Amino acid sequence: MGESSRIAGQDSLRADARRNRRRILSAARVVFAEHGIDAPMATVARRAGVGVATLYRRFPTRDALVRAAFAHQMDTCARALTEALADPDPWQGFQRLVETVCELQREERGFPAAFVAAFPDSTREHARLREQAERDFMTLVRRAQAAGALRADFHPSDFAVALLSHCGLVTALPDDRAASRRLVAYLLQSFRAEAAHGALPAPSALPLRSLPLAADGSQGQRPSRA
Amino acid sequence: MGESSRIAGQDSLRADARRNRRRILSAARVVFAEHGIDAPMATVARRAGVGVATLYRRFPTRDALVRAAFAHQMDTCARALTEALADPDPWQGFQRLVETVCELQREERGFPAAFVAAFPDSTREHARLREQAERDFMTLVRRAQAAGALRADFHPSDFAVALLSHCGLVTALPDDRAASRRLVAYLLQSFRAEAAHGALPAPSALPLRSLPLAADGSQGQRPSRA
DNA sequence: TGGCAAGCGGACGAGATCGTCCATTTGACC
DNA sequence: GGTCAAATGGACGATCTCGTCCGCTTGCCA
Repeated sequence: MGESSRIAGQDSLRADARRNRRRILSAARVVFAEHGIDAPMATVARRAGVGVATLYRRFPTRDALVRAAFAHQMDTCARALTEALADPDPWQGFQRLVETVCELQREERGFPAAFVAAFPDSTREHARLREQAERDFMTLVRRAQAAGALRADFHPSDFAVALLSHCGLVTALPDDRAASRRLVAYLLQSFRAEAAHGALPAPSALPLRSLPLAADGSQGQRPSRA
Repeated sequence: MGESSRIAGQDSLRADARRNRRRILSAARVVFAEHGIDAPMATVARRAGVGVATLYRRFPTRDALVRAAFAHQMDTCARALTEALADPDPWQGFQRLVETVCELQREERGFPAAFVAAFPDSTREHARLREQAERDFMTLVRRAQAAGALRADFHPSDFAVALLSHCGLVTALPDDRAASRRLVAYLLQSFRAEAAHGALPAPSALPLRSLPLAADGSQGQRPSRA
């Protein structure tokens, strides 16, 4: 990504350290899925077969661990937006975008909690990516509306409303895939132009920035001994 | 309610104890709203101006406190169902029911967390009430469908899906009333018969029993020294 | 193969929360 | 006013989690 200023990526780690790092991430996904995102760090360490110190050295904060553990999922979300924009049928693209993100929330235990967790925008570069993602999404919405498929009174924040409410549902019912699919189907139907009957209440002012729709590339690494 | 077997309701408390009990409940609502349902018990006690021992004597577990603190809201939910059933227009009743419960979730901070919290069905009487509530709701659904207002493929579990997803939304965005109203509007539109376009995925098998739609009357009281 | 810096893990002190115990206070009733 | 059980509140020990410190180990490179 042309970001050569980052110091000491995981490539420069010693072989055993790199192995442990992968173990930790794998363990974190399992533990976070099982006990929630607030599970004790020591549990993750034990599961990974490493000491707590090793865990803390690699991921100084819980946030860093969570980000790194679900980085792949976050990237999938970001990629889904790019793919949606590339779809010649904008409604198809929109629909696939919603379905992809929701499927990820549904299938990847622990990811929903990470999805709603507030991560500070660490880098200016990342903030830029988020703004770009927001613009991309607005373009997608405008196209789908112009095509007469997405209802005219759909507001970009409705996307956040859909994802956050779905997130809440799968958090409450982690095993109920039918419920999740059902909600997604209802929401997508209600977003279609022909579903518009009467006026909706005013849209939310919620910015989309908080959603993980931009690849962030942060891996929880940090130079040793600042 | 013809339930004379319960021992020592709050009426038999000494005057100071009754006063403290009210203070605790009031403090609990404030603290739970502010810091979530997992706020330290000591915080509630301090806010109420009582010692922790007093709090624990009245409400031996956190669940008991939560139940009692939001008993009024739970009852409002239960009453909403009764009123919905009494409405001559079943769709109107259904719509009002959804809106009432969601408004409660939206406006009463801390209630959403209590809404999804799992409380054991302590009494057989209460289990009976829940089953009755479930039957009532199914009657409402059937009537609204027969009237041609509610879509034929609406499944009772979709009600739980709606409430739980809305609950998740207001938990994620406690201050964003517009988002909450927007979701409710979308969901209600998609439940209308004329919104049905194409088949929905299979409904969830989730029982409605877990939702607080039956008045439970439990007040967190218990006879001292079993 | 030997040196050494990177890496490791367990112990540990700090801080938070839980739920109980008990000496003291206070309201209700005579 | 006097009696006494109900009620009170703060102290306390137990438990849990955090994040760091430090002596030992090990992979890497010459």
